[in-house]
Amino acid sequence: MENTKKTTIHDIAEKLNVTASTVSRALNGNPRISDTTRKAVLKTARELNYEPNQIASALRSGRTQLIGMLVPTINRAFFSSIIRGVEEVANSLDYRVIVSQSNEVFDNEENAVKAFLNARVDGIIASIGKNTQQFDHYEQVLERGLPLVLFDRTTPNLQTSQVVIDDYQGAYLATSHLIEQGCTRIAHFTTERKIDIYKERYRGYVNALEDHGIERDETLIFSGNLQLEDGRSHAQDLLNSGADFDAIFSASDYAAMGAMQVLKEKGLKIPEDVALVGFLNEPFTSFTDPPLTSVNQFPIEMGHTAANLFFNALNSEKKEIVPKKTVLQPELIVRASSLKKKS
Amino acid sequence: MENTKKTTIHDIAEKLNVTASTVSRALNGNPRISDTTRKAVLKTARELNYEPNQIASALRSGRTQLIGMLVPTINRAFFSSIIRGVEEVANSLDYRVIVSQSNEVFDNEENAVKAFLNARVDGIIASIGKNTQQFDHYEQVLERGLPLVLFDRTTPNLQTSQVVIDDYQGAYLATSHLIEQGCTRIAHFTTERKIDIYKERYRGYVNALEDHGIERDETLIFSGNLQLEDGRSHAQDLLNSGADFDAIFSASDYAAMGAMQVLKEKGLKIPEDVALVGFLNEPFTSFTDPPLTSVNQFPIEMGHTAANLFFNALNSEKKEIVPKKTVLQPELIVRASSLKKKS
DNA sequence: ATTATTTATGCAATCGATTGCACAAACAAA
DNA sequence: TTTGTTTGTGCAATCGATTGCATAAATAAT
Repeated sequence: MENTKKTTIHDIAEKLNVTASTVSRALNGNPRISDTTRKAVLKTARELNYEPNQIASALRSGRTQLIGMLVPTINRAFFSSIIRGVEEVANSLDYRVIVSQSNEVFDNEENAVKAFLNARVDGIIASIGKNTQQFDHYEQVLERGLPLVLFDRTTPNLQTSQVVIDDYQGAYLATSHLIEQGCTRIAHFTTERKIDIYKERYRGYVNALEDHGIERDETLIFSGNLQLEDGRSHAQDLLNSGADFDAIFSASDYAAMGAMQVLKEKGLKIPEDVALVGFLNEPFTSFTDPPLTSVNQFPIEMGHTAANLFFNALNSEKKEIVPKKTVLQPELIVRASSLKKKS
Repeated sequence: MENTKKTTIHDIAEKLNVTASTVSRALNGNPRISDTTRKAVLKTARELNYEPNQIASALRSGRTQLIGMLVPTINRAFFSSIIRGVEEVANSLDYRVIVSQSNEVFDNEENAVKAFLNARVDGIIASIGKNTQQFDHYEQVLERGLPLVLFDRTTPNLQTSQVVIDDYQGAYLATSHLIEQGCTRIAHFTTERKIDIYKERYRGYVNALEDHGIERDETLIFSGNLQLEDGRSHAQDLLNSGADFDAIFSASDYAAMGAMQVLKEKGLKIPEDVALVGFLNEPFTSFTDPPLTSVNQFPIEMGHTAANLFFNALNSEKKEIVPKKTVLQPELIVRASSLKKKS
């Protein structure tokens, strides 16, 4: 402990001949403290370079001003932007954000939540792992009366606030846009995964077709992991099958990108021969050639919303935690990859 | 407090008719505790579902197991990957990472560091803001005897460990590669900013030219903010100037991308007419057409290294904190944008 | 058998701030 | 003047775990 001895409320108290209680109250704006005393305390605190020890405060008050934030992968634009959004709101309210990543591994997810609880966070904001089927660790959070907000990857199994974007609407917009551009044979890349968001995108695709009187063709629907390679192989399969198609709506930008590569390699023109739309508005979409039309999910705003829901829950009477589900509206970002009609 | 009452070491102690001290020691593997007692404690702890209260522990021991991590921008691939790297090491050692972003604003940086100190983090890993000229807030960290590790954006003004990549070497590799591809009139996009990393890249560029007997031409050097738009306008200027050039080495991928757009718009072929190399290996570089050659800085590994330096400092005798500077070697990722010679 | 040493545990203070309850002083009401 | 309120502080317990020092019991050394 060769650190310069930190000043505590006791030092301030001693100097002013009052007790630590008084100092504590003065610093916290308790109305029972006289103006004179309050000012003296604040002045002395400044003079002594006092900095509150949040750990001591946390132990006694039970509030750490920490939010545990769990994401599958920190270094993916979508998630890092959400973290950014949460951090912005949290910081402005003097809360700090602890981040952990699950890497889609259930054990990691469970451990992270436990670690958060041990660190005595005031609550958790999380996106559920792809393979998570069991939610005991989250139940524990709720049982302790802590706010829990789920974003993007949510589950109906937990009675808690969540924020998602309207994947159905995003897919509907994307598909409708392609139809408006004159496409009628629209392929779709999706995944088998049992995650709602992909089901919703699929539903939006199908409904848009139906609403425009276009029959769904199962041979145009491909299921995989939605990575670049999947997009490439789906495109290959499409071409090999000899199927008639004039557009692809991919539930992921990466798969769309894979398709773009293959199509270009085969000498096909985008969007003239095949129009392309992706999903997520990854940063790279504006840099492809042609730039890729995609669906923006406003991740930073999603982070803001998640944080707001969190603080709502935190400040509400514990008795009546009314789980609130917020659905954000996505936006179709139209770029050259889907613009057949030059307007 | 309707939360299920958490079990404490006192509950365990009571049940076993020992004291809390014994329980604490047993849980912490203190050798002065008998095997019998230790086992009984561990068993009871499990039965009662005991979870240590890290806040209480932190208050007493002075160790919070928290690392404060400060980055300019969370949602940029380079930084989020570094966060990821740090998080991986930290988590494996049972430490948690609190992230804050400065957005390159000095006040934010200062406040974040103060907030970290108030939260009593065990140390800080940070990248300095572009405009930061004053380092008092970091000095405070060192004065308190806390480990401070700087990464990427560092400063010689602080006596502390740092990890950077060899920007000089990266630029040297990039420029040499262009020369090997037969380029002799290589433009360079850089910035006026007083940050070492860009100076180093500039130096690498110049030295590579010299070493290959190519004279530097000031009319081929452009300075700006290295964003997409800067790249575009530099490229425009290059073309308008009528200067003779057959390659561009940009100190940033974004500016390189801007140049690629403009060059393609003007009907120039890449790499045949102009070869292009960027810097940072942004995720989008593999998706451009042609894919952009760039310099990989291994951000995740940089995160690992930063974390390792951090724990070294944390575990070393406070007396002898030997600041250590680690220089990582970058790698040139050769893609089509610079491959004139098809090998 | 006596003393010295080791082993295992307890005692009580401590980390620094918060907070319910008590209470003196000052002021208002009767 | 007496009683009732309000105002401003103090007292002391508390949050839960850690740790230096003391000590009883068990074992080893003489």
